[in-house]
Amino acid sequence: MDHSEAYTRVLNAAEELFYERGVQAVGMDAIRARCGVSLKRLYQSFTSKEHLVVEYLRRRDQRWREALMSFADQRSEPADRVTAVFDWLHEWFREPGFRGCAFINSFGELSATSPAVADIARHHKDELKRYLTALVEPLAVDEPLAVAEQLLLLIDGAIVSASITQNPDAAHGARAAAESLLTAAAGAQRAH
Amino acid sequence: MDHSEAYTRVLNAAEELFYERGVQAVGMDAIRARCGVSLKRLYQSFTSKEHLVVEYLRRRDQRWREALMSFADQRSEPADRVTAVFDWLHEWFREPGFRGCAFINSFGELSATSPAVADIARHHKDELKRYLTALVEPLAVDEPLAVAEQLLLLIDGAIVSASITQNPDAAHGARAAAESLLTAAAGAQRAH
DNA sequence: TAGTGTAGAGAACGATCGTTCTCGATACTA
DNA sequence: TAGTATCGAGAACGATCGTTCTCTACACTA
Repeated sequence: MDHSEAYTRVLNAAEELFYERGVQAVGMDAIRARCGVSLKRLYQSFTSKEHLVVEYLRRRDQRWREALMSFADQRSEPADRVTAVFDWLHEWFREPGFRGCAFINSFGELSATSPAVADIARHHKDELKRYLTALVEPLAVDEPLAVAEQLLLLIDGAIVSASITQNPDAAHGARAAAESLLTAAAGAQRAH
Repeated sequence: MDHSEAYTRVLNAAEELFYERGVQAVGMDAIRARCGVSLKRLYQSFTSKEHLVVEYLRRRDQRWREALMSFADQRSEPADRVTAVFDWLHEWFREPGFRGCAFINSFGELSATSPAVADIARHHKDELKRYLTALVEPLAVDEPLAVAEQLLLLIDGAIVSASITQNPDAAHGARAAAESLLTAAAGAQRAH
């Protein structure tokens, strides 16, 4: 097992455990046990638990947004791409281990203690907003940024609702609301 | 200082600290130092930290919903009461110590470890949904429950967004989106 | 005033955590 | 084969946590 494989295995175990139980509820020894990498090697790859947490969130941010984008970008019709976001959410909510948004959860748990974690959560939501804006722009609505921000509210609300109520159907309500908002925004544009 | 005053002072200190820093980041000794009640008396009122956490969330649930309801119910026009919810959110977001929703935060931090905490978070969101449904019902929309659920998505999304971005204006976008949803829902009703 | 009970301050206890260190085994080099 | 470097297992360390206990001081009763 070379250095880079150890690195990946640690990060995989950390992601599973941190996401499932929360960061502070998981000790470094639990991560070592899950991935079979010794503590010595673990601390050669990650200088501290905080470092590992940061890398966990960074990689998850990348992967999460890429999965969403590659799903939505398959739709050829621009309007379909927005609703596809909520279809993707629904599939995510139905996954067995779904436990809400890693960034919302980590922010609530650690933002007061760790500015690095707070920054990553902000970055994640910012990038998501940027992507939504790009999705909305081709739709000829009046204020794409404002509409994208409203879509983001629906997305975060749906994630929170699905995780607390354990009901994936929050995605349906969010999708219906998004469609209402989009037709309202397109109507406002036409009225000019 | 009698028993009931000690109880209240402990609970006040616990709420301040838990909300500000998160539950696991606050030790019992920090609560004792903040409220000036000895550990012995503290453990006479609350048998364990978990007990204290549960009482903290219970009281906050009561107070939070009462504050919201007494604000919104002042409006005489039913349609105004819904938008008043978002005005109230905006005022809340602007308060100095605002750090998001105590229930979303606690759920993310503790739901995997403490079913009691998870239950309270669910109850809080359920009761809020019930209140929103009651607000929507007089508006002659087609499916009041579905609209209330969409409003709840906007509310939770706004709370998350305001806390992560540290920008209270998320309430404005949510309010605008809520108005769009309500007119769309009223329009659908009229179209029948 | 003597005796009883209660209170608070903080030490103590056992557990757990993040992190480092020790030690024995194993693999590679000359 | 002898010597060197590397590795994993897990003990060790210091800190912190939740919880309980000790001890002293003080208030109240007879």
